[in-house]
Amino acid sequence: MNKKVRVRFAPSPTGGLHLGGVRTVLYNYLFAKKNNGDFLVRIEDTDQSRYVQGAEEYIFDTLKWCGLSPDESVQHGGNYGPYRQSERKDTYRQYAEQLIKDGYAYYAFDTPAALEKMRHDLKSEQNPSPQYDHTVRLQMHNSLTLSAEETTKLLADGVRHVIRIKMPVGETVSFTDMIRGEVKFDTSIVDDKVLLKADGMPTYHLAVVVDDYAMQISHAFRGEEWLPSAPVHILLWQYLFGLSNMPQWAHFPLILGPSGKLSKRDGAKYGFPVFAMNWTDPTTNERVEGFKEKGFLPEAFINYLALLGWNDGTEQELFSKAELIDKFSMERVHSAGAKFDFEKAKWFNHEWLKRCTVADLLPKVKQLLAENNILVLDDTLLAKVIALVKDRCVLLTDFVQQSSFFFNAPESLALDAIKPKWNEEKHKFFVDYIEKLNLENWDATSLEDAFKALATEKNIKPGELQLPLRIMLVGGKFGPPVFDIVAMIGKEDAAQRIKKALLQFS
RNA sequence: GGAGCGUUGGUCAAGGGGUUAAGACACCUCCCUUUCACGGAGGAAUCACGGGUUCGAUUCCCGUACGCUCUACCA
Repeated sequence: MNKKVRVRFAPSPTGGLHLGGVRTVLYNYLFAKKNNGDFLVRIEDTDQSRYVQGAEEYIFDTLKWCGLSPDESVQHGGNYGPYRQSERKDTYRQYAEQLIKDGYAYYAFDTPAALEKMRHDLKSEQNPSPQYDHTVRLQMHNSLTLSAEETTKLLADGVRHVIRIKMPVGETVSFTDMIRGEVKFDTSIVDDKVLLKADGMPTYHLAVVVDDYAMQISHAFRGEEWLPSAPVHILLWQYLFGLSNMPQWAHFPLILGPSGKLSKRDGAKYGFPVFAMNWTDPTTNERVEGFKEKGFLPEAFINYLALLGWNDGTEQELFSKAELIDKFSMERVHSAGAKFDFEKAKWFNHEWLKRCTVADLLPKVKQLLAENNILVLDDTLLAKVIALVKDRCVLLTDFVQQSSFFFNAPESLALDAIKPKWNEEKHKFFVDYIEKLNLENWDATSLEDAFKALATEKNIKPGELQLPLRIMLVGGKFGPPVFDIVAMIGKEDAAQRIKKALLQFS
């Protein structure tokens, strides 16, 4: 039985893709590629009430940005469609009926009110959330307690009903998780999960199993939050398709926020993104910032996410996608959750920015500047600026602050930093310095020499003049060495900025 | 409440019966830099607790504590 490796990612179109989701995709993708297998994406849209317009497209956009596009999906085609669960609706019912026929499931006609009553009546301190399980199913309104005739009649009358799995009592279900080893459950403690809803749609439990079978999935990977419902899925495999056809499982650890599980809210709360890309919920208009827009390189984003729960056992931290594919192994994925650290994420971005050549960066920075209303006409100049400024940028967006003043004079100057120590001598110095700008050799060193010579002549420490010069040219206390800036922006521009600044002192 | 999963510095983590318990981020100090960074050199800081097993446990076993997830006609 040498099945081809086929793994799937199954997002539900209910919102943006957050960190945990992207990492799940990433590990699925890496595993598939490592084993020359297929990576497919299917959409879990069986809960139409929660379907959000645009979410599906957003998911594919995110995958594309991350460089994790699937081999098969609604967007990419493939031979295992449909790739939307809602389009397979009829199949699920057949399997559910089959389970009933075989004695593994039953019809349940309980109204929502009846369910609520049951939960209310049974609720106690010892049992805060009563389940629909073997202890109560014989008191409920279902095909186990009704006669065959009654059941048939209700069905014929079109009474709303669901199909529930009949969990066996006192059996042990176990399976081998690729990350956690053998995991066991006592079937008595798991409830009779709904498999087919009253609207005819399957729940996730039925759908994963049927879909994974239909799509010939060889390895089923998902987040740790699914572990408790794994016994339902194992049993379904056993009843429907046989354990020998069941994929291998792995449950990934959770990604935690600063306090507990990472949630959508944490982004706004702690000032870092939790989604890969900007996401605006069309129903609430709530906007969540993405790593992309924050200025992350996809390579860095992927790299950090991969390391959050996995490493190759060496000291290496920087991995390209190709290296990740090469080195990845499911056995080295941790079983414990990891806390997301934005500072470390930024460090990865910085490292990847350093790995970029000026040519790599040029189009990105050019576009970024354009978005900030800075038009760059001269690519050669921009290339020089990028080379000069590159090391001090951690995020792509840092290039805006670090390089905009090369193209446009600063709009406001941080004068507070120099005003207290300002005096008439310094003012005169700069008036004269403008004249000294007529140099034969227009380069940073000559500029600096001329500057220092004049300072000495006027008996002022050059150090006390450099910060004012910087602020006149740049607007604030940042940027590359000040004479590099003068050299770059040219005589006219430099003179003009100094004059303009001098005006603000009088 | 129950079930499952987990627990090496503040964070990510390597290691796996005998080690000075790697490395990275963050933090602190110094150097470089008369801006802010980058970079360089150092520093502080860790095996949750209690029992076993053993000549020896951070490592293996059992408990306890704590954390997380699930406990929906959501995925």
